[in-house]
Order: sequence, then C-alpha cells, then structure tokens
Amino acid sequence: MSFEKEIKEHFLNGHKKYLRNISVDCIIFGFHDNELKVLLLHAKYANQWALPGGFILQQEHMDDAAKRILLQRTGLDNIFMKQFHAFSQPDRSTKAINQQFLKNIQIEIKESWMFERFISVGYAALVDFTKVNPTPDVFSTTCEWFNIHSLPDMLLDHKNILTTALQNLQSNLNDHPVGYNLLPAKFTMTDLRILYETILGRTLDRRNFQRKITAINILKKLDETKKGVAHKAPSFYKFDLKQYNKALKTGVGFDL
Amino acid sequence: MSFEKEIKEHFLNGHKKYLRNISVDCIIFGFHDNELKVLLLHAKYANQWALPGGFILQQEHMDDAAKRILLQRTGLDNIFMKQFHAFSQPDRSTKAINQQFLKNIQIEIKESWMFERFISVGYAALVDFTKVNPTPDVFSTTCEWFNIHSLPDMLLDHKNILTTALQNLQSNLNDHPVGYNLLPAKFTMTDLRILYETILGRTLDRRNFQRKITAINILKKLDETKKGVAHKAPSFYKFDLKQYNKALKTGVGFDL
DNA sequence: TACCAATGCGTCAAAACGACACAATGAAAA
DNA sequence: TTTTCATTGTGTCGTTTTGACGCATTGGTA
Repeated sequence: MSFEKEIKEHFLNGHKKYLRNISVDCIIFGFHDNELKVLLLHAKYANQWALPGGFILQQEHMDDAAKRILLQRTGLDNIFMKQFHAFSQPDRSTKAINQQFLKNIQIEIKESWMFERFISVGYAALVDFTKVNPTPDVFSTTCEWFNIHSLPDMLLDHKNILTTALQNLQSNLNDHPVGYNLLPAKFTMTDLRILYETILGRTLDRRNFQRKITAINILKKLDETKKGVAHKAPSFYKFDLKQYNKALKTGVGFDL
Repeated sequence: MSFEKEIKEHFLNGHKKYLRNISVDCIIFGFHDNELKVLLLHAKYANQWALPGGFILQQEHMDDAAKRILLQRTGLDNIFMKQFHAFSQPDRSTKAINQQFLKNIQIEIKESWMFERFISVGYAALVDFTKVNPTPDVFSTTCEWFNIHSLPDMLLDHKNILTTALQNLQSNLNDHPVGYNLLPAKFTMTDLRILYETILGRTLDRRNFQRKITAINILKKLDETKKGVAHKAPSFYKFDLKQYNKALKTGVGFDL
C-alpha cells in the first residue's frame, strides 16, 4: 500500500481498527553520558516535537498497545512499562495539526475519527539507551533523544505529560528499584548511584547510598573489577533479577 | 421524556453526547460504625452489583465526569476525587448485559455504541457516610453501602477495580493525610486512629499514632471534650485545612 | 617511586521507632 | 458517696535508622 493510500485508509477507516477517543502516549526514558534522556518524535509539518504515541486495537489490552508502540519506536521488546495517568482536558485534539498534515500531502478528508478529541493514557518505560534504534512513525520526520533538562517546545500537553511521568518516576524511586533496563548488565556502584542522582536531581552521599542499596538485597557483587580506570578499581555488580523483580512487585521501603 | 424514550435515545444517539469506548467508574468509600464501606448499584436484571459509573461528555474533563457521577449518586459536591488506574482488558463489554436489559424493557436495538468495548478509568472518593443520599441511576434498582470485607458478586472486573482502589488508598496513606471527608468536623484522636486502622486492616499503637499524627501538623486540638462518654473524656480535634491541603499536595513522609 | 583521586569500610551523634509504664479522668457500679 | 475501671494524655527507654563524615586502601599516573 502506498503512503497516501495508507494515510487515507487510516483517517477514513482507522476507527474500525482502533478504539475511538482514546490513545496511548509513551515516555521512553534512557540513560547516557550521566544524563536522563527521553525519546521524542518530530511531527511532520507541525514543526513540534511529540511523545511517541498510538492507538489501541479493537481487541488489544492497553498495556500491549503501549508495548507495541515502544517496540515500533525502539526495536525493544520485553520492557517493563507502567501506566501512570490519563490526560483528559477537553481540548486535547490534534484536529488542526492533522488537517495541516493532510493538506501538506494533498489529501482531502472532511470527516475523520482522527479529528476528534482524545483522552490519552501515559505509559513510562526505562530502556537501555545503547540498545535503542530510534525509528520515526509515518507522521514524523525524525526520532531523537532529548536531555530532560533541555526539552524543546512540544505538542499539546505533551510537556505536561512528560513532567508528570518524571515526577511519578521520582516518587516511585523509594519504593521500587530502578536500573535493570537502564544500565548495562555489569555496572559499578557509582554508575548506579549516578543514575539515582540523575533521576532525583540531587546528589546522594556515596557511602550511605551503598549501605542502603545493599541492604535491600537486589544486587550481586561480582569478583570482577573495572579495568583501565584511574585510581582504585571499583567492583562490578549485577542485579539479582529474582530479588529485583520481587522488589518491583512488593515494593521496598527505603528512603534515599 | 419517558423512560423508554430516554433509554432508546441513550443507546441510539448517546455517542453524540459522550465519548466512545471510554467510561468512568467511581469507588465511593464511606466510614461508618468503624467499618470501611463502599457504595454499589444493583444493575437491573443482571442481578449483579456494580460500581457507580458513567460516561464522559464530549466537552468534559474526565475529573469533572467523575465528580458529576458522584454528585448524582450521593448528592455530594466539592469532594476530592483521584484517578488511580485505567482498566483495559479487551473483554470489558457490557454488551450481553445491555441487550438483556433492553429485552426486559422490550426495546429492540441492533447496533449501539453501548455494545462496544469500554476502557474504564477508576476514580476514588472518600465521603462522609452520614451526608450521603444513595440514589440509583436509570440502569439500577437500588444503591447501597457494602462493607469492604463482605462484598457481593460484582459485574465484570468491578471487584478487581475495587480491590485496586483499596490498595491504592492503603499505599497512599503514608504520604497523604486521610479523614477530612470521612470524619465529622470534630473528632477524637481515637476516631481518627480507628479510621486509619480500618483502612490499613491492622491495629496501630494508640500512643505512637498520636505522636506521629500530631508531628505532621495537620490537626488542631480544640478546648472542647467529648461529653457523655464513659471514662475519661477525650479532646476533640479538627483538621487544619490549610495544612491538610498542603500535605495532600506535597505529601508527608511518615510511616505508620 | 611518590602522588592522588576514587573506593570500601567504619564511626558516631542525633533522630526516629516500637513497645510499654503510669497517672489522670469521669461516668458507671457498688 | 465512694469505689471501680476503661480510656485518655503524656512520658520513658532501649533499639534501630539516619545523615554526616573519617580514613586506610587501591592502582593508574606523574
């Protein structure tokens, strides 16, 4: 199917394939160069950046829709995603943007489910930056990482969604471990601490952090040390996946 | 408009008034006789109990839809409600129940937006039991309070939604104060503690509870004491609403 | 070979916590 | 009227947790 035909089909008959008035937006966090980053798409012609998003198939669980979108944008599978909020301001409509989009590719459509208001449910994911292959969707030109402290102008309420996701991540940090998808398989204690510091936006005492994080028993210290670093060689750690997942579910009660 | 006409209009043209494929369910908690209760509706003909729910008007914020539903079922206004989760299993459809409902009132409708799948967003409210005037909707026969420990069979996944709401309430209890809508304006320390114990499902040390709850500074001790009680007359307290709301927003970090 | 920055482990005082003691209260019982 | 007694208000005490920081060790680098 040609691009034009595909778009036309989506605008005219997409509502048979997808649920109406509801969409999913994904906040895909990555960690690189000691910076927390988020993956954004550049919407064609709108000249604005947007969260990767999509719709829910008629017979699809919303969690699966979010994972499908993540897979399409990053190539990553089997990533833990968490729904955090539904955004429902009455003016959440991309009608004008979609009409401009259609005008630019010279397709004329009068009525479409895509012109209606959408309630969007936000899903957050934490992924390994290095494993991601950023792939734009048909409505976008590029797909890029942004440092969460230098975000561009964004579509609709997407910046608000992103901020909410970040706050959610921060407030969950005390009860739920973080890092499995964000760090390489082997990492140093400093790597992990800097990840926590980056998410929280403040420094943590190196020695107290080590005491607390080891106390919750989600780490395995390896015999191996990091080579080729100046000064004392730090030990490598890896996550005890069984304990890690247990902690994810039941929660750990520790304060950083 | 007659009942039949109203129903027919709702099934045939409701999708012009409301958003499609998305609904709101309200978990309305009340506190009475030292028991945590929840308000349920008895669905006509389905012979099952259900959460009070409804749909979102085309130009309405979902939060407002939840408040509108709460007002209609309880007569209460200005109550703090919080969205806690969106439920999206593909089999969330009341098609069979709605068709049975229509058959019983002898209305024949082939196609309707009401037969489609709905994603439902759960909202929780904590209300003053004594101020509630339970009012069933057009799809229900009665509206009653149930102790959360003796719930009846419920429609679809409503029991799961309710359980999730309760867990949410419990896990928020450490960070956010509770009680303003659940207790009378003046209450004793024991009243408040029993509320906390009821929500958490476990006992709390009377003296330590008092120490901790006073530490977060949301209470004002009144000069008045409770009259007509056997044994020592306890002081009345009321919430310092300014501090209470501040604590609701920013969170208090205390462990019970 | 000396330097030096980062690591790993430990210390210590202050605060928080759980468990519990005890006097004060005031309606009910004797 | 006096005694009883469940409940309240406040305080104690030993333990644990917390935050802040000291210091010897390590291993590449100057």
